[in-house]
Amino acid sequence: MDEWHDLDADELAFVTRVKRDHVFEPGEVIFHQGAPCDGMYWVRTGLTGERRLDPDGEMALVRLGYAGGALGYQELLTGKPYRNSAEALKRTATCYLSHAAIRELLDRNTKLRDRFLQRCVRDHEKTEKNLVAALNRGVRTRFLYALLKLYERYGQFVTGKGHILELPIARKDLAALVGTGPESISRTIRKLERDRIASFDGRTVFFPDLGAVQDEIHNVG
Amino acid sequence: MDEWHDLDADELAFVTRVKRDHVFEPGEVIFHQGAPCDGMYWVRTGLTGERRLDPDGEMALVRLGYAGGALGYQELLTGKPYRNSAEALKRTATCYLSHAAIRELLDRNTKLRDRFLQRCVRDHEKTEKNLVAALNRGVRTRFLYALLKLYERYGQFVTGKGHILELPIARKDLAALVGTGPESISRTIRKLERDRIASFDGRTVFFPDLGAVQDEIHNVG
DNA sequence: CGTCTGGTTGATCTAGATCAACAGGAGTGG
DNA sequence: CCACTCCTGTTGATCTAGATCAACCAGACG
Repeated sequence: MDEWHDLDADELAFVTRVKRDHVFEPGEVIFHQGAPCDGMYWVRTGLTGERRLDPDGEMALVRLGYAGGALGYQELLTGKPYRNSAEALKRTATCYLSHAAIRELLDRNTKLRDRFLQRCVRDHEKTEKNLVAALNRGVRTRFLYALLKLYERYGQFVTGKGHILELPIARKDLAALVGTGPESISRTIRKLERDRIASFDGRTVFFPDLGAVQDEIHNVG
Repeated sequence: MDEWHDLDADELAFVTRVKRDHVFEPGEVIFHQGAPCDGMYWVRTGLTGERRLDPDGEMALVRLGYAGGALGYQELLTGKPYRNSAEALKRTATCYLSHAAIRELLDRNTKLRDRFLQRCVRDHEKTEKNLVAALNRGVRTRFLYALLKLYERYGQFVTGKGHILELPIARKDLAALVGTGPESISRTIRKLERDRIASFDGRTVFFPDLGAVQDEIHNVG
Protein backbone atom coordinates (compact mmCIF):
# COMPACT_ATOMS: atom_id res chain seq x y z
CA MET A 1 0.00 0.00 0.00
CA ASP A 2 2.00 2.93 -1.27
CA GLU A 3 -0.59 5.27 0.10
CA TRP A 4 0.42 4.69 3.70
CA HIS A 5 3.98 5.88 3.41
CA ASP A 6 2.87 9.46 3.84
CA LEU A 7 0.95 8.97 7.05
CA ASP A 8 2.39 10.22 10.32
CA ALA A 9 2.33 8.24 13.56
CA ASP A 10 -1.04 9.60 14.61
CA GLU A 11 -2.65 8.78 11.34
CA LEU A 12 -1.16 5.32 11.28
CA ALA A 13 -2.53 4.68 14.73
CA PHE A 14 -5.89 5.86 13.50
CA VAL A 15 -5.72 3.47 10.57
CA THR A 16 -4.77 0.48 12.66
CA ARG A 17 -7.66 1.27 14.96
CA VAL A 18 -10.39 1.59 12.35
CA LYS A 19 -9.29 -0.77 9.62
CA ARG A 20 -10.88 -4.17 9.36
CA ASP A 21 -8.88 -7.10 8.04
CA HIS A 22 -10.76 -9.71 6.14
CA VAL A 23 -9.74 -12.81 4.22
CA PHE A 24 -11.81 -13.91 1.27
CA GLU A 25 -11.78 -17.45 -0.02
CA PRO A 26 -11.63 -18.09 -3.77
CA GLY A 27 -14.99 -17.38 -5.35
CA GLU A 28 -16.15 -15.27 -2.45
CA VAL A 29 -17.64 -11.92 -3.42
CA ILE A 30 -16.08 -8.83 -1.86
CA PHE A 31 -18.75 -6.41 -3.01
CA HIS A 32 -21.59 -6.45 -5.48
CA GLN A 33 -22.04 -4.39 -8.59
CA GLY A 34 -24.78 -1.84 -7.99
CA ALA A 35 -24.49 -1.95 -4.21
CA PRO A 36 -23.94 1.38 -2.46
CA CYS A 37 -20.27 2.00 -1.75
CA ASP A 38 -19.60 2.04 1.97
CA GLY A 39 -15.84 1.83 1.86
CA MET A 40 -12.84 0.50 0.05
CA TYR A 41 -10.52 -2.48 0.19
CA TRP A 42 -6.81 -2.90 -0.13
CA VAL A 43 -5.51 -6.14 -1.51
CA ARG A 44 -2.70 -7.29 0.79
CA THR A 45 -2.10 -10.69 -0.72
CA GLY A 46 -3.89 -12.82 -3.25
CA LEU A 47 -5.79 -12.06 -6.43
CA THR A 48 -9.09 -10.39 -7.11
CA GLY A 49 -11.19 -9.82 -10.18
CA GLU A 50 -13.61 -7.04 -11.01
CA ARG A 51 -16.55 -8.19 -13.07
CA ARG A 52 -19.12 -6.15 -14.89
CA LEU A 53 -22.41 -7.78 -15.73
CA ASP A 54 -24.69 -6.13 -18.23
CA PRO A 55 -28.46 -6.54 -18.46
CA ASP A 56 -28.15 -9.06 -21.28
CA GLY A 57 -26.19 -11.35 -19.02
CA GLU A 58 -22.87 -10.67 -20.68
CA MET A 59 -20.05 -10.61 -18.18
CA ALA A 60 -16.64 -9.04 -18.59
CA LEU A 61 -13.67 -9.37 -16.30
CA VAL A 62 -12.64 -5.74 -16.33
CA ARG A 63 -9.46 -5.94 -14.30
CA LEU A 64 -7.42 -8.15 -12.02
CA GLY A 65 -6.27 -6.91 -8.64
CA TYR A 66 -2.89 -7.99 -7.33
CA ALA A 67 -1.26 -7.39 -3.98
CA GLY A 68 -1.03 -3.65 -3.45
CA GLY A 69 -4.16 -2.97 -5.45
CA ALA A 70 -7.16 -1.01 -4.30
CA LEU A 71 -10.82 -1.88 -4.80
CA GLY A 72 -13.70 0.54 -4.90
CA TYR A 73 -11.72 3.69 -4.30
CA GLN A 74 -13.23 5.41 -7.29
CA GLU A 75 -16.78 4.87 -6.14
CA LEU A 76 -15.69 6.03 -2.75
CA LEU A 77 -14.52 9.29 -4.25
CA THR A 78 -17.58 9.84 -6.41
CA GLY A 79 -20.14 8.49 -3.99
CA LYS A 80 -21.67 6.29 -6.66
CA PRO A 81 -22.54 2.62 -6.24
CA TYR A 82 -19.93 0.03 -7.19
CA ARG A 83 -19.88 -0.32 -10.93
CA ASN A 84 -18.27 -3.74 -10.85
CA SER A 85 -18.49 -6.73 -8.59
CA ALA A 86 -15.25 -7.66 -6.89
CA GLU A 87 -14.43 -11.25 -6.14
CA ALA A 88 -11.50 -13.17 -4.75
CA LEU A 89 -9.98 -15.36 -7.45
CA LYS A 90 -7.37 -16.78 -5.10
CA ARG A 91 -7.36 -16.66 -1.33
CA THR A 92 -7.13 -12.96 -0.69
CA ALA A 93 -6.28 -10.98 2.42
CA THR A 94 -7.83 -7.53 2.39
CA CYS A 95 -7.90 -4.49 4.58
CA TYR A 96 -11.12 -2.53 4.70
CA LEU A 97 -11.54 1.16 5.44
CA SER A 98 -14.95 2.72 5.76
CA HIS A 99 -16.05 5.72 3.78
CA ALA A 100 -15.88 7.86 6.90
CA ALA A 101 -12.39 6.70 7.78
CA ILE A 102 -11.01 7.49 4.34
CA ARG A 103 -12.69 10.87 4.34
CA GLU A 104 -11.08 11.65 7.65
CA LEU A 105 -7.68 10.61 6.39
CA LEU A 106 -8.04 12.53 3.18
CA ASP A 107 -8.92 15.65 5.11
CA ARG A 108 -5.96 15.28 7.41
CA ASN A 109 -3.31 14.32 4.95
CA THR A 110 -3.16 16.00 1.58
CA LYS A 111 -0.37 13.77 0.32
CA LEU A 112 -2.76 10.88 0.53
CA ARG A 113 -4.85 12.53 -2.16
CA ASP A 114 -1.83 12.69 -4.40
CA ARG A 115 -1.35 8.99 -3.94
CA PHE A 116 -4.90 8.32 -4.98
CA LEU A 117 -4.48 10.58 -7.95
CA GLN A 118 -1.34 8.73 -9.01
CA ARG A 119 -3.13 5.44 -8.61
CA CYS A 120 -6.10 6.60 -10.61
CA VAL A 121 -3.97 7.80 -13.48
CA ARG A 122 -2.09 4.51 -13.58
CA ASP A 123 -5.30 2.49 -13.51
CA HIS A 124 -6.78 4.61 -16.23
CA GLU A 125 -3.70 4.14 -18.33
CA LYS A 126 -4.15 0.40 -18.15
CA THR A 127 -7.82 0.34 -19.05
CA GLU A 128 -7.12 2.66 -21.92
CA LYS A 129 -4.51 0.25 -23.18
CA ASN A 130 -6.98 -2.58 -22.91
CA LEU A 131 -9.53 -0.50 -24.74
CA VAL A 132 -7.37 0.13 -27.78
CA ALA A 133 -6.42 -3.55 -27.78
CA ALA A 134 -10.09 -4.52 -27.66
CA LEU A 135 -10.84 -2.10 -30.48
CA ASN A 136 -8.29 -3.23 -32.97
CA ARG A 137 -6.66 -6.48 -31.96
CA GLY A 138 -7.97 -10.00 -32.32
CA VAL A 139 -8.57 -12.55 -29.60
CA ARG A 140 -5.18 -14.15 -30.07
CA THR A 141 -3.21 -10.98 -29.42
CA ARG A 142 -5.32 -9.94 -26.48
CA PHE A 143 -4.99 -13.40 -25.01
CA LEU A 144 -1.22 -13.34 -25.34
CA TYR A 145 -1.19 -9.95 -23.71
CA ALA A 146 -3.18 -11.27 -20.78
CA LEU A 147 -0.82 -14.23 -20.47
CA LEU A 148 2.20 -11.97 -20.47
CA LYS A 149 0.74 -9.79 -17.75
CA LEU A 150 0.04 -12.86 -15.67
CA TYR A 151 3.56 -14.07 -16.31
CA GLU A 152 4.93 -10.84 -14.91
CA ARG A 153 3.19 -11.66 -11.62
CA TYR A 154 3.07 -15.42 -11.43
CA GLY A 155 5.59 -16.67 -13.92
CA GLN A 156 9.14 -17.84 -13.27
CA PHE A 157 12.15 -18.81 -15.24
CA VAL A 158 13.37 -22.29 -14.37
CA THR A 159 16.82 -23.02 -15.75
CA GLY A 160 16.64 -25.98 -18.07
CA LYS A 161 12.87 -25.85 -18.24
CA GLY A 162 12.29 -22.34 -19.47
CA HIS A 163 9.57 -19.86 -18.72
CA ILE A 164 6.73 -21.35 -16.75
CA LEU A 165 3.46 -19.82 -15.73
CA GLU A 166 1.01 -21.42 -13.36
CA LEU A 167 -2.31 -19.90 -14.33
CA PRO A 168 -4.11 -18.50 -11.30
CA ILE A 169 -7.47 -18.41 -13.05
CA ALA A 170 -9.73 -20.75 -14.97
CA ARG A 171 -10.36 -20.83 -18.69
CA LYS A 172 -13.69 -19.13 -18.51
CA ASP A 173 -12.16 -16.25 -16.59
CA LEU A 174 -9.37 -15.98 -19.09
CA ALA A 175 -12.13 -15.80 -21.66
CA ALA A 176 -14.03 -13.12 -19.76
CA LEU A 177 -10.81 -11.15 -19.47
CA VAL A 178 -10.25 -11.22 -23.20
CA GLY A 179 -13.89 -10.72 -24.06
CA THR A 180 -14.68 -14.05 -25.62
CA GLY A 181 -15.89 -17.55 -24.74
CA PRO A 182 -14.03 -20.55 -23.33
CA GLU A 183 -14.26 -22.33 -26.68
CA SER A 184 -12.36 -19.58 -28.45
CA ILE A 185 -9.71 -19.64 -25.74
CA SER A 186 -9.36 -23.36 -26.20
CA ARG A 187 -8.95 -23.03 -29.92
CA THR A 188 -6.44 -20.20 -29.79
CA ILE A 189 -4.48 -22.26 -27.29
CA ARG A 190 -4.23 -25.02 -29.88
CA LYS A 191 -3.07 -22.52 -32.47
CA LEU A 192 -0.45 -21.13 -30.11
CA GLU A 193 0.83 -24.65 -29.54
CA ARG A 194 0.85 -25.34 -33.25
CA ASP A 195 2.91 -22.18 -33.74
CA ARG A 196 5.27 -23.11 -30.89
CA ILE A 197 4.52 -19.86 -29.07
CA ALA A 198 3.39 -21.57 -25.91
CA SER A 199 2.37 -25.00 -24.75
CA PHE A 200 -0.29 -25.78 -22.21
CA ASP A 201 -0.72 -28.58 -19.73
CA GLY A 202 -3.80 -27.94 -17.69
CA ARG A 203 -3.10 -24.77 -15.84
CA THR A 204 0.60 -24.59 -16.45
CA VAL A 205 1.94 -22.77 -19.47
CA PHE A 206 5.41 -23.07 -20.99
CA PHE A 207 6.88 -20.35 -23.13
CA PRO A 208 9.77 -21.68 -25.21
CA ASP A 209 10.65 -18.15 -26.26
CA LEU A 210 9.24 -15.23 -24.34
CA GLY A 211 10.62 -12.87 -26.95
CA ALA A 212 8.29 -14.34 -29.54
CA VAL A 213 5.36 -13.50 -27.28
CA GLN A 214 6.56 -9.95 -26.77
CA ASP A 215 6.98 -9.62 -30.50
CA GLU A 216 3.41 -10.52 -31.25
CA ILE A 217 2.08 -7.88 -28.90
CA HIS A 218 4.55 -5.08 -29.35
CA ASN A 219 1.62 -2.98 -30.45
CA VAL A 220 -0.46 -3.18 -27.29
CA GLY A 221 2.58 -2.60 -25.12
CA MET B 1 -12.92 24.59 -16.32
CA ASP B 2 -14.27 23.42 -12.99
CA GLU B 3 -10.76 23.37 -11.66
CA TRP B 4 -10.50 27.12 -11.50
CA HIS B 5 -13.32 27.72 -9.10
CA ASP B 6 -11.08 26.96 -6.18
CA LEU B 7 -8.38 29.45 -7.01
CA ASP B 8 -8.05 32.63 -5.02
CA ALA B 9 -7.41 36.04 -6.55
CA ASP B 10 -3.65 35.67 -6.43
CA GLU B 11 -3.70 32.34 -8.10
CA LEU B 12 -6.13 33.48 -10.76
CA ALA B 13 -3.84 36.39 -11.49
CA PHE B 14 -0.98 33.94 -11.79
CA VAL B 15 -2.96 31.82 -14.22
CA THR B 16 -3.97 34.71 -16.42
CA ARG B 17 -0.33 35.74 -16.52
CA VAL B 18 1.20 32.42 -17.49
CA LYS B 19 -1.53 30.74 -19.52
CA ARG B 20 -1.30 30.77 -23.28
CA ASP B 21 -4.46 30.81 -25.36
CA HIS B 22 -4.34 29.04 -28.65
CA VAL B 23 -6.92 28.28 -31.30
CA PHE B 24 -6.52 25.14 -33.39
CA GLU B 25 -8.15 24.74 -36.76
CA PRO B 26 -9.87 21.48 -37.66
CA GLY B 27 -7.28 18.82 -38.39
CA GLU B 28 -4.53 20.67 -36.61
CA VAL B 29 -2.52 18.59 -34.17
CA ILE B 30 -2.36 19.82 -30.58
CA PHE B 31 0.31 17.39 -29.45
CA HIS B 32 1.88 14.24 -30.79
CA GLN B 33 1.77 10.76 -29.35
CA GLY B 34 5.18 9.90 -27.94
CA ALA B 35 6.29 13.50 -27.58
CA PRO B 36 7.51 14.55 -24.13
CA CYS B 37 4.74 16.22 -22.14
CA ASP B 38 5.55 19.85 -21.50
CA GLY B 39 2.15 20.96 -20.31
CA MET B 40 -1.57 20.50 -20.58
CA TYR B 41 -4.47 22.03 -22.48
CA TRP B 42 -7.96 22.99 -21.52
CA VAL B 43 -10.63 22.84 -24.15
CA ARG B 44 -12.59 26.09 -23.95
CA THR B 45 -14.74 25.63 -27.01
CA GLY B 46 -14.79 23.19 -29.88
CA LEU B 47 -14.08 19.50 -30.19
CA THR B 48 -10.91 17.48 -29.95
CA GLY B 49 -10.02 13.85 -30.49
CA GLU B 50 -7.34 11.72 -28.90
CA ARG B 51 -5.88 9.18 -31.26
CA ARG B 52 -3.66 6.24 -30.52
CA LEU B 53 -1.60 4.79 -33.30
CA ASP B 54 0.00 1.40 -32.87
CA PRO B 55 3.09 0.11 -34.67
CA ASP B 56 0.96 -1.84 -37.14
CA GLY B 57 -0.62 1.36 -38.34
CA GLU B 58 -3.92 0.71 -36.64
CA MET B 59 -5.44 3.89 -35.29
CA ALA B 60 -8.10 4.22 -32.62
CA LEU B 61 -9.96 7.31 -31.60
CA VAL B 62 -9.74 6.82 -27.86
CA ARG B 63 -11.84 9.73 -26.67
CA LEU B 64 -13.47 12.97 -27.73
CA GLY B 65 -12.85 16.18 -25.83
CA TYR B 66 -15.67 18.66 -25.46
CA ALA B 67 -15.65 22.14 -23.97
CA GLY B 68 -14.49 21.88 -20.38
CA GLY B 69 -12.29 18.91 -21.11
CA ALA B 70 -8.60 18.59 -20.30
CA LEU B 71 -5.87 17.19 -22.51
CA GLY B 72 -2.63 15.69 -21.34
CA TYR B 73 -3.15 16.15 -17.64
CA GLN B 74 -2.40 12.52 -16.90
CA GLU B 75 0.96 12.60 -18.61
CA LEU B 76 1.64 15.82 -16.80
CA LEU B 77 1.08 14.06 -13.51
CA THR B 78 3.12 11.00 -14.35
CA GLY B 79 5.83 12.73 -16.30
CA LYS B 80 5.51 10.29 -19.16
CA PRO B 81 5.27 11.23 -22.84
CA TYR B 82 1.83 11.71 -24.35
CA ARG B 83 0.30 8.33 -25.01
CA ASN B 84 -2.16 9.70 -27.58
CA SER B 85 -2.07 12.38 -30.18
CA ALA B 86 -4.57 15.15 -29.69
CA GLU B 87 -6.13 16.89 -32.61
CA ALA B 88 -8.79 19.52 -33.17
CA LEU B 89 -11.82 17.99 -34.89
CA LYS B 90 -13.67 21.28 -35.00
CA ARG B 91 -12.26 24.76 -34.53
CA THR B 92 -11.05 24.59 -30.95
CA ALA B 93 -10.03 27.29 -28.51
CA THR B 94 -7.60 26.03 -25.91
CA CYS B 95 -5.78 27.35 -22.92
CA TYR B 96 -2.29 26.02 -22.30
CA LEU B 97 -0.51 25.76 -18.99
CA SER B 98 3.09 24.65 -18.78
CA HIS B 99 4.29 21.83 -16.60
CA ALA B 100 5.95 24.30 -14.26
CA ALA B 101 2.84 26.45 -13.96
CA ILE B 102 0.62 23.54 -13.06
CA ARG B 103 3.15 22.26 -10.55
CA GLU B 104 3.21 25.65 -8.93
CA LEU B 105 -0.57 25.77 -8.75
CA LEU B 106 -0.84 22.25 -7.42
CA ASP B 107 1.61 23.08 -4.68
CA ARG B 108 -0.22 26.21 -3.71
CA ASN B 109 -3.77 24.97 -3.84
CA THR B 110 -4.62 21.51 -2.56
CA LYS B 111 -8.22 21.72 -3.72
CA LEU B 112 -6.96 21.79 -7.25
CA ARG B 113 -5.61 18.30 -6.75
CA ASP B 114 -9.03 17.12 -5.70
CA ARG B 115 -10.45 18.51 -8.89
CA PHE B 116 -7.92 16.58 -10.92
CA LEU B 117 -8.70 13.48 -8.96
CA GLN B 118 -12.41 13.87 -9.63
CA ARG B 119 -11.72 14.41 -13.29
CA CYS B 120 -9.49 11.40 -13.51
CA VAL B 121 -12.06 9.15 -11.89
CA ARG B 122 -14.76 10.36 -14.26
CA ASP B 123 -12.55 9.89 -17.29
CA HIS B 124 -11.59 6.43 -16.15
CA GLU B 125 -15.23 5.55 -15.64
CA LYS B 126 -15.94 6.42 -19.25
CA THR B 127 -13.08 4.46 -20.76
CA GLU B 128 -14.02 1.50 -18.62
CA LYS B 129 -17.53 1.69 -20.01
CA ASN B 130 -16.14 1.80 -23.51
CA LEU B 131 -13.93 -1.16 -22.71
CA VAL B 132 -16.76 -3.45 -21.63
CA ALA B 133 -18.73 -2.32 -24.68
CA ALA B 134 -15.79 -3.14 -26.92
CA LEU B 135 -15.40 -6.51 -25.22
CA ASN B 136 -18.92 -7.78 -25.56
CA ARG B 137 -21.00 -5.61 -27.87
CA GLY B 138 -21.07 -5.56 -31.64
CA VAL B 139 -20.32 -2.67 -33.93
CA ARG B 140 -23.97 -1.70 -34.23
CA THR B 141 -24.48 -1.20 -30.51
CA ARG B 142 -21.21 0.64 -30.04
CA PHE B 143 -22.04 2.87 -32.96
CA LEU B 144 -25.45 3.71 -31.54
CA TYR B 145 -23.81 4.47 -28.24
CA ALA B 146 -21.40 6.86 -29.90
CA LEU B 147 -24.27 8.54 -31.72
CA LEU B 148 -26.22 8.96 -28.52
CA LYS B 149 -23.25 10.52 -26.77
CA LEU B 150 -22.84 12.91 -29.67
CA TYR B 151 -26.54 13.68 -29.54
CA GLU B 152 -26.21 14.69 -25.91
CA ARG B 153 -23.73 17.36 -26.96
CA TYR B 154 -24.72 18.35 -30.47
CA GLY B 155 -28.27 17.10 -30.93
CA GLN B 156 -31.47 19.06 -30.63
CA PHE B 157 -35.16 18.41 -30.63
CA VAL B 158 -36.95 20.39 -33.30
CA THR B 159 -40.71 20.35 -32.85
CA GLY B 160 -42.35 18.85 -35.88
CA LYS B 161 -39.09 17.46 -37.16
CA GLY B 162 -37.93 15.35 -34.23
CA HIS B 163 -34.49 14.63 -32.91
CA ILE B 164 -31.76 15.90 -35.13
CA LEU B 165 -28.02 15.48 -34.83
CA GLU B 166 -25.50 17.27 -36.95
CA LEU B 167 -22.48 15.00 -36.88
CA PRO B 168 -19.34 16.93 -35.96
CA ILE B 169 -17.01 14.27 -37.31
CA ALA B 170 -16.46 12.34 -40.49
CA ARG B 171 -17.32 8.71 -41.20
CA LYS B 172 -13.79 7.47 -40.84
CA ASP B 173 -13.52 9.05 -37.42
CA LEU B 174 -16.83 7.54 -36.38
CA ALA B 175 -15.29 4.28 -37.49
CA ALA B 176 -12.10 4.85 -35.52
CA LEU B 177 -14.19 5.68 -32.48
CA VAL B 178 -16.08 2.42 -32.72
CA GLY B 179 -13.05 0.39 -33.69
CA THR B 180 -13.95 -0.56 -37.22
CA GLY B 181 -13.65 0.68 -40.79
CA PRO B 182 -15.69 3.21 -42.75
CA GLU B 183 -17.29 0.44 -44.81
CA SER B 184 -18.75 -1.21 -41.75
CA ILE B 185 -20.10 2.12 -40.55
CA SER B 186 -21.70 2.66 -43.91
CA ARG B 187 -23.35 -0.73 -43.80
CA THR B 188 -24.64 -0.46 -40.26
CA ILE B 189 -26.07 2.92 -41.19
CA ARG B 190 -28.10 1.21 -43.92
CA LYS B 191 -29.30 -1.37 -41.43
CA LEU B 192 -30.29 1.30 -38.93
CA GLU B 193 -32.29 3.02 -41.66
CA ARG B 194 -33.91 -0.25 -42.66
CA ASP B 195 -34.92 -0.77 -39.01
CA ARG B 196 -36.22 2.81 -38.73
CA ILE B 197 -33.87 3.51 -35.81
CA ALA B 198 -32.23 6.45 -37.49
CA SER B 199 -31.98 7.98 -40.93
CA PHE B 200 -28.96 9.69 -42.36
CA ASP B 201 -28.54 12.46 -44.85
CA GLY B 202 -24.90 13.28 -45.22
CA ARG B 203 -23.83 14.47 -41.83
CA THR B 204 -27.26 15.01 -40.37
CA VAL B 205 -28.97 12.22 -38.48
CA PHE B 206 -32.68 11.97 -37.64
CA PHE B 207 -33.91 9.83 -34.80
CA PRO B 208 -37.63 9.09 -35.17
CA ASP B 209 -37.69 7.61 -31.69
CA LEU B 210 -34.83 8.29 -29.33
CA GLY B 211 -36.26 5.78 -26.88
CA ALA B 212 -35.65 3.01 -29.37
CA VAL B 213 -31.99 3.99 -29.45
CA GLN B 214 -31.74 4.05 -25.68
CA ASP B 215 -33.38 0.64 -25.59
CA GLU B 216 -30.82 -0.93 -27.82
CA ILE B 217 -27.96 0.25 -25.64
CA HIS B 218 -29.44 -0.04 -22.16
CA ASN B 219 -26.58 -2.40 -21.43
CA VAL B 220 -23.68 -0.07 -22.08
CA GLY B 221 -25.38 2.80 -20.25
C1' DC C 1 -10.43 19.85 -66.74
C1' DG C 2 -7.68 16.07 -63.96
C1' DT C 3 -6.81 14.80 -59.27
C1' DC C 4 -7.95 13.84 -54.44
C1' DT C 5 -10.52 12.87 -50.66
C1' DG C 6 -14.73 11.02 -48.49
C1' DG C 7 -18.32 8.02 -48.84
C1' DT C 8 -20.94 4.05 -50.65
C1' DT C 9 -21.54 -0.55 -52.55
C1' DG C 10 -20.37 -5.25 -54.12
C1' DA C 11 -17.93 -9.63 -53.65
C1' DT C 12 -15.41 -12.46 -50.92
C1' DC C 13 -13.11 -14.38 -46.93
C1' DT C 14 -12.27 -15.37 -42.16
C1' DA C 15 -12.24 -14.84 -37.15
C1' DG C 16 -14.95 -15.91 -33.99
C1' DA C 17 -19.74 -16.83 -31.99
C1' DT C 18 -22.94 -20.31 -31.25
C1' DC C 19 -24.93 -24.83 -30.46
C1' DA C 20 -24.14 -29.37 -29.34
C1' DA C 21 -21.72 -33.39 -27.84
C1' DC C 22 -18.46 -35.52 -24.96
C1' DA C 23 -14.59 -36.62 -21.75
C1' DG C 24 -12.43 -36.41 -17.31
C1' DG C 25 -12.40 -35.37 -12.47
C1' DA C 26 -14.51 -34.24 -8.06
C1' DG C 27 -17.94 -34.51 -4.90
C1' DT C 28 -22.12 -36.70 -2.98
C1' DG C 29 -25.03 -40.12 -1.43
C1' DG C 30 -26.53 -44.83 -1.60
C1' DC D 1 -17.33 -49.19 -3.71
C1' DC D 2 -20.33 -47.82 -7.29
C1' DA D 3 -23.70 -44.73 -9.46
C1' DC D 4 -24.87 -40.24 -10.01
C1' DT D 5 -24.45 -35.55 -11.04
C1' DC D 6 -21.97 -31.38 -11.54
C1' DC D 7 -18.42 -28.74 -13.41
C1' DT D 8 -14.56 -27.66 -16.42
C1' DG D 9 -12.49 -28.08 -20.55
C1' DT D 10 -12.16 -29.65 -25.28
C1' DT D 11 -13.73 -30.60 -29.97
C1' DG D 12 -16.83 -30.63 -34.01
C1' DA D 13 -20.13 -28.44 -37.14
C1' DT D 14 -22.21 -24.52 -38.52
C1' DC D 15 -23.34 -19.67 -39.04
C1' DT D 16 -22.62 -14.75 -39.15
C1' DA D 17 -20.62 -10.25 -38.15
C1' DG D 18 -17.41 -7.95 -39.82
C1' DA D 19 -12.74 -7.39 -42.26
C1' DT D 20 -10.75 -6.88 -46.61
C1' DC D 21 -10.12 -5.74 -51.47
C1' DA D 22 -11.82 -3.41 -55.25
C1' DA D 23 -14.68 -0.49 -57.96
C1' DC D 24 -17.15 3.53 -58.21
C1' DC D 25 -19.36 8.17 -57.54
C1' DA D 26 -19.66 12.98 -56.04
C1' DG D 27 -17.94 17.05 -54.54
C1' DA D 28 -13.82 20.05 -53.62
C1' DC D 29 -9.97 22.15 -55.34
C1' DG D 30 -5.86 22.83 -57.88
